[in-house]
Amino acid sequence: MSSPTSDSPTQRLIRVHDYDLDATLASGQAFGWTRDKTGWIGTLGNRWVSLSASPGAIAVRSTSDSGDWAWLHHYLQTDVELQPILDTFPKDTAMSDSITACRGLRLLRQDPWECLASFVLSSTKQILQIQQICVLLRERFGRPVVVPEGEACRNSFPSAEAIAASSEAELRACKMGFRAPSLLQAARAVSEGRLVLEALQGQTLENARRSLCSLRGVGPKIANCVLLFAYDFPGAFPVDVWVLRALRELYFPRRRPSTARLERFVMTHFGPNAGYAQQYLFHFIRQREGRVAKSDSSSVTQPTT
DNA sequence: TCAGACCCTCACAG
DNA sequence: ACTGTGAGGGTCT
Repeated sequence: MSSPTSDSPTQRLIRVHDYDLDATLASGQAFGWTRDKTGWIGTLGNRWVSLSASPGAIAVRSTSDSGDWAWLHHYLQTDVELQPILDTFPKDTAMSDSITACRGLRLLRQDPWECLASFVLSSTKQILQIQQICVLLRERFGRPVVVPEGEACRNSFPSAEAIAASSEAELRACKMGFRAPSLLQAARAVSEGRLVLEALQGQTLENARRSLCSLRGVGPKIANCVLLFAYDFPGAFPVDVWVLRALRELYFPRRRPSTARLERFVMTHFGPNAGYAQQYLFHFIRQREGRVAKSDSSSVTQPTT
């Protein structure tokens, strides 16, 4: 299969402040980026994009030909000032340790459908496995994007329509197991207009979450991930096993709080940007447990002694 | 509230 | 190297 190519990608330098691109793209909120020697390669919509961090800036290469880069600023949220958000975090040792460890960690603003589909696939899966499933989905149901000469061909993330037109067996062949019927139903709901993803932003957090949770395979955790990573719902607070571990260890070391108690605690303790705080906690505890993928130089195979 | 089931893959013992 | 075992960013019943 041949893919369209363009010989001269456009380039751009985005000035940023307090922005750790590597931590952000590796923090498990988006699953479509792959590392190469200099940075990250992925697609946004039907555009091929390469990003790499440099001091005070993000270097971009893309096949987008218009001079308008608003789509990329929006995705990366580069116009968001980080410090005012950090200032709203609770002043406790857990959060200040997290801030120290994760300085520059950001929330992206992803495409709602891609985000929903990815997180439907995430249940009891490791990040690496979710990435692998997404690669297969792109290969089999996505469409080739224009790629600079010399770069490997790459597909866009498949639309809800493309997934809806597939069969459960085809989806299972992408190694997603029991998540296949859930993804298929979500794709049908979206493509048939029973779930209007664009309408969620106008709703309250509770109603938007209820809409998402009506989908099979989408519970509170996944719904909160979608609302936090693809929309402007800064109060959405996904609690997964890692965050649960962090909360218990850092805030309730002696007792074992019930789910309801914990829920009340996160709603009141973390403030208006609770979701942002959650991402810092998540990244902090994973980093401490050594679960964050290091950049290629340090992840080369260690010699066995 | 509470396990157990659900698919499948990788890491990690032996 | 090769095979067996367990658990992995949940959700549903």
